[in-house]
Amino acid sequence: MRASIREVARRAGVSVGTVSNVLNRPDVVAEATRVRVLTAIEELGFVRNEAARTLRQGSGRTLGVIVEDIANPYFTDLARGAEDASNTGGYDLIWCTSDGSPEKERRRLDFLEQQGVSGIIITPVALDADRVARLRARDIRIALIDRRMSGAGACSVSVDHVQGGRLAMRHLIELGRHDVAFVTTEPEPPPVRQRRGGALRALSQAGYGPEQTLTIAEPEPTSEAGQRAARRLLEFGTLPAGIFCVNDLLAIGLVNELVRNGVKIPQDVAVIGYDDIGPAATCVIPLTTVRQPRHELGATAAELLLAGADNRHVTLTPELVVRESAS
Amino acid sequence: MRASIREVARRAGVSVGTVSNVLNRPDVVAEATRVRVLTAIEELGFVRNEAARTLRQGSGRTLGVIVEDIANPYFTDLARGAEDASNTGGYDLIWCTSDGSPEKERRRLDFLEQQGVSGIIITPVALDADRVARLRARDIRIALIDRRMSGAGACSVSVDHVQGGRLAMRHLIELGRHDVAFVTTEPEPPPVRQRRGGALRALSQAGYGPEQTLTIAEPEPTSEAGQRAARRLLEFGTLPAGIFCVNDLLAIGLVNELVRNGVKIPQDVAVIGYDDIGPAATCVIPLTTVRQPRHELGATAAELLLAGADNRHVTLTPELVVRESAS
DNA sequence: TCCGATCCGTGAATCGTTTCAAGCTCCCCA
DNA sequence: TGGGGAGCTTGAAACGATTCACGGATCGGA
Repeated sequence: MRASIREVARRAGVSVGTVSNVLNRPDVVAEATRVRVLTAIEELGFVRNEAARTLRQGSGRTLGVIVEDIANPYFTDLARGAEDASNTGGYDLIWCTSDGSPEKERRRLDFLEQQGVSGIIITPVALDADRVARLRARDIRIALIDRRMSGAGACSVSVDHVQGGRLAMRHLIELGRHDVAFVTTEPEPPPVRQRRGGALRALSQAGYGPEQTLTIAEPEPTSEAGQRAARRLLEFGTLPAGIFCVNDLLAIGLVNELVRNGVKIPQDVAVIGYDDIGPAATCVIPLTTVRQPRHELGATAAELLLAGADNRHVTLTPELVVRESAS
Repeated sequence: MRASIREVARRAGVSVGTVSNVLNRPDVVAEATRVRVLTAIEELGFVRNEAARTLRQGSGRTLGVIVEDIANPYFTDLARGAEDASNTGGYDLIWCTSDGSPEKERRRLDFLEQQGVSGIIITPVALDADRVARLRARDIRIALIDRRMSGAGACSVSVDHVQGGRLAMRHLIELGRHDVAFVTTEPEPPPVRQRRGGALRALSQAGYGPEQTLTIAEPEPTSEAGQRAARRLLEFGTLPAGIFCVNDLLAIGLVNELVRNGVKIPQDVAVIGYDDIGPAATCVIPLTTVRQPRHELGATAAELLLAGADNRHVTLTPELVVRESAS
């Protein structure tokens, strides 16, 4: 039903090997022959069967990415960066979601392994060194986002979260808002802990002790959780002078709920987020935040995989973006 | 490097055919043999090579979905519905984005065709009957979202947008807000035109002519565009009593910008959106909107594909969700 | 005229799985 | 005792692209 390389060969009056050469190493084929073959391909509407190619070659022209939450623009930007870099390198990218579930993560890894991808970019949930080693043994390269793993052969790309947290907190301190609340998640993944760590360090370097800070933890980093956090803060009676949310979704939900309750931002309380996702700029009170180079994060990961690197680590730098919510 | 069915067979002391049977028709294999084979699989960490399976079978255990904009929650919910239904049916789903570009759409279709998927779910941008026919000739089934195409063999699933538009407008009329502005896109894809058509019909049925309405068109249905639309409305000097945005992202951007300029919603102006994406419930002024059964939309499409249907059409029903922005 | 080099094209072997006709054992029943 | 199922297993032939050792043609130079 679908035309194979054999029919193309017959139509062009050449052997299958020659058709394959036209497809893969056009330079070794004589001009006239090449044209004939290309014409036949065109006429038959021939499309290469990737399954056959992958079977023969051991692995395909494909990378995979597994992100935690497709509803968070942070991850979609990341994946898009990976996709752009893959395409540039002549590869395609398969998107998958783990939804933060170890079980789903495992299933997606199985899927990508079965598909014969040649590399996987992942924001790991429960991935351990054993599984990485197994994948590496099957010649599937791994690039971790925001998580290091030594010795297993994986590459990784992270952002300097300690520095990011410090940038955010310094800004609040400069505004005279050292009486601060943190809105974070529980459990707290390593990158988030680092952000808060950097912020606390900035506080103590400025001479303020951690006893003056308040921490509110929600189970998920979503805007619904931000809303809930705002309500909890309002119940306390007195608001802190500044609030540092460990991501923008939390911050946006929180700001919306505060505004709805008549709180003036940034006059009554300054709010700062983290990520600089698209909506941060268009919400009611444009959000001061720490930009992560998300696109570059994904692109770098893909480039490491395409370059066949092992055990390489790259760190990118975050950047403060000042808007209305803390200024 | 990676264990093949042959090594499993050797280790278990059976033939490759038997291993394949254990994998695909466990019931025909004797208990003892099956256990032996499963043990060998376990010990070797055997993972099925999908490329070989796909090659042999002609098409794989995989469906593909191509959506327009991965940053719009509408599409991610849709894709998730498709994924859930696929998994339930024992299939995996490959996510792709066309970004609304005909060129990218073509490339993604090529990709999925090469991968040997057995069906494709798509919100079409430039897909025409020819391409559908070609895919069908290769035994790849197609399910269109929100677009009908007759005769080419494609299935489709839509929501009754005329009805949705009518629901929205009737609600505004009941609130006494028949002096209305539409915020839409230019060009206007068919589903959007239908929404506006339904709304206009509701207006005229209530005795109000279209000459009383104002239409603002933006190139894209994003929250940035909604912001711009709000600014254009504010420049007019007088606001209409109601605003109907053809999707929630537009509505959210518009509401934010209006609120920032001191406009009271819903007192000064009632705003209604369309889609009921997640953020609609958590934004500053919770949004009255028309809910589309997005998850069901994607799931139904996947189910049609898995059932091997051709030329089938399913229509789902939208639902009014009343929140603060128009009440 | 002959040799070697260069340029192109050939065709069979290969990748790992599924499929299916055929064979092998056992056991039951006539 | 033999015939015939039933129940399991086997082994070889596909699927379609890539690879590579090999061979034929052509050309320049001696």
